[in-house]
Amino acid sequence: MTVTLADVAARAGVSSATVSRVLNGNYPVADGTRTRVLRAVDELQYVVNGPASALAAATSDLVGILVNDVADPFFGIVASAVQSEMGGEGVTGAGQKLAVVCNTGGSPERELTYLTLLRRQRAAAVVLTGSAVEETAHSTALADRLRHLAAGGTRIVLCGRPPLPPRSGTTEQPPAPAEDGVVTLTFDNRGGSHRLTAHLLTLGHRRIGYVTGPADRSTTRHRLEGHRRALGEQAPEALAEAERLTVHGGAYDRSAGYDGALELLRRAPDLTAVLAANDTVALGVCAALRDRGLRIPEDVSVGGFDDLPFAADASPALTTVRLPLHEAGARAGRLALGLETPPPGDVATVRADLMVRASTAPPAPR
Amino acid sequence: MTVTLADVAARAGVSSATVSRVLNGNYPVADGTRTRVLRAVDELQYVVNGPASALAAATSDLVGILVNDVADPFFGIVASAVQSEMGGEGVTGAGQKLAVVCNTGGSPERELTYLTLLRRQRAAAVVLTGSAVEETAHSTALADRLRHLAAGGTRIVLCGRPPLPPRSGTTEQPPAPAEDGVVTLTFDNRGGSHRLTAHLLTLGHRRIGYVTGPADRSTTRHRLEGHRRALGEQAPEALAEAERLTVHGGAYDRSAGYDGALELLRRAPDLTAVLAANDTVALGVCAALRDRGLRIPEDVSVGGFDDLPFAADASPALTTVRLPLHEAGARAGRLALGLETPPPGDVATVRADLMVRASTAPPAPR
DNA sequence: TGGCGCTCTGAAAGCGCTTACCGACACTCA
DNA sequence: TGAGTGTCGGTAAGCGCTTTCAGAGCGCCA
Repeated sequence: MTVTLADVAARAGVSSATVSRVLNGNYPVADGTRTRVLRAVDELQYVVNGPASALAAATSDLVGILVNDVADPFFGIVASAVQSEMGGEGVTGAGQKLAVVCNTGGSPERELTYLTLLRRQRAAAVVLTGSAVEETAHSTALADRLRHLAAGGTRIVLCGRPPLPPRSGTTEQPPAPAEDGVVTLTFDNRGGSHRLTAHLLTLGHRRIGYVTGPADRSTTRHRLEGHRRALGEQAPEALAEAERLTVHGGAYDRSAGYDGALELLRRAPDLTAVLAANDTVALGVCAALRDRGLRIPEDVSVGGFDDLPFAADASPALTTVRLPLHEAGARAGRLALGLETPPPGDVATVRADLMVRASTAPPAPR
Repeated sequence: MTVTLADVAARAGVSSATVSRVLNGNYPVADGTRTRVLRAVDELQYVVNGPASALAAATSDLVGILVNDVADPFFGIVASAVQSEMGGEGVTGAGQKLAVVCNTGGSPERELTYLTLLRRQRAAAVVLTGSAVEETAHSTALADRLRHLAAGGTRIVLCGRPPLPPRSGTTEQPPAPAEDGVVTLTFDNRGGSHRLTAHLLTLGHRRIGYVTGPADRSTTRHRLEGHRRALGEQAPEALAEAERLTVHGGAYDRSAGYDGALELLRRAPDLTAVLAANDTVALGVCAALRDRGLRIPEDVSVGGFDDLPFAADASPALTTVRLPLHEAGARAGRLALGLETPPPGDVATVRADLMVRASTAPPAPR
């Protein structure tokens, strides 16, 4: 029914092995032969049978990208950056990967499910993005699954996630980073957050509210840690209050920011700055402050995180911590394809730079 | 290396045929045997080899979902609804589909590329969402490709798209809907738009601005048609002005709405209502109006389209046309899986209901 | 009790590709 | 000129499943 390799071979007057070699381009083939084969491919409108190819080669063209929330621009940027690296040298030719995004909705179970499904498909690689759930049972289950996948030949790249916890079961293991083929690109959340808070402290702020992301996410914890460390270093007296000035947002969304800011204002009407889990949350914070009649940055400074495209366009333009999402995604894509050599120890930390814009200013004099 | 069917069979003391039958559940197997097999599967942590299975069965577990823009909530809702129908009866068991979303970025070429890639993977089905590009060369190429896929056994569902144009090449064909296995769920864009405009006219509005979506999209045209038809019916005198009061937005985004509204205000400072291509655009329209010091709905009424979640939460709550996205997506998913029988003629129109909320009111008396 | 039908299971033939292995041929170099 | 070397192409053995076909076992009725 459908055209097969053999049909193409017959038409081109060669063996199917030769056709395969032309298509995969990993073996010397005389120019004349190649041309003839390609013409036959074209004339017959041949399209490789992916499953057959995957079965024989023990790996498919699929690359999975796991995201928490497909609607969040953070993931959109990373995912499209990964995809942009997948383009092969033409559609009929082999080597073209199918990058598919799998939306976990932040659910650990769905994450595991997708991983199994991708393993079943013998995916060439999977890129996991976004914050990891901290709950231990899940994270070790996840780590095991990932190592299992890696052992089966699937390349694993963690992008914007903390490195895997050490292998379970072997608790005796020294703190060796376990060369298990899982590559990690982790953002410097602690450092970025530290710099942002330090910036506020330097401006003179002492009462700084913080609306975090979901409490069970690694990212939330890391950003909070950076914040607290900066406080401890530059304003130990403010540290004492930090707990009270921290509100845990239930999600990385606008309304978490809005509600969080209102709650902060209730607890400490005299705060002079608010930091948000990320830019989206920061937007909500700004809205709430404005609704309370506060001006930004004259009355209250606001800081975000991520530097999503809208941060620079917001009014006032948002001071935030820039995460090079596109760059990191592209690198993750190349790593997934094996086009780039993994960093030493298989872990690289991606820098997080402070972007000072209009939403932060010295606190108003009392 | 990895566990195969034969390993499971050996462990359970049966043949691999039996294991396959247990896993696929499409053949009588004695209870005792089934239990033994399932235990073996469990003990060995067996995971089906998807490619092998796909090769033998001539169809894979993959279901593709093509979306214009993964970051647009419209597509997010549809895609997750489709996915929600995919859940099989367990991960190791067969029948669990892998629903993957492919982000075309609205580009016809990428759409075609993804279709080829999905064909290569012998996808079980593909769901295409969102507006179609109207450019003829592409749309017939697309139609051919889709019919090709359908002929190859892949189920095709168009969700929120117009039906395919008639088969190319056979121009002689009578207007028969061509039973080619491509199922379409199309939104009643014309009707919805008609109702919305009629609502404004009934309120007394006569100068109604319109910020459309990208000009080359079917959805844009259909919504505009409904709008014009309502004008023609209830206010022929307003129709004459319609052209001047229409601004073509370059995208379905906020800034298109913002810019569009400013342009409209320039052309007709006395307009009393503005309709937007969709809710996102409407948000931009509202922002622009407010920035010009106009109150909604006292000075200007605003209408959206789609009824995305934020429409009801906006202030003022947005009058809009509700598209049952989740419902349509779920149905598309079932259709893709063959769980639901296609509508007669393979085309169903999904209703679009008017949702009157706070953003529309009678025009201020002169 | 023999024959029939029913339920369950096994043997084996592919599905369409990749790739190890080998042979053919054309050179080059001594 | 014959061995050595390198380039190219064919042969055929799988990859791990699904599924057809046939057969085994068994209860039942006549």
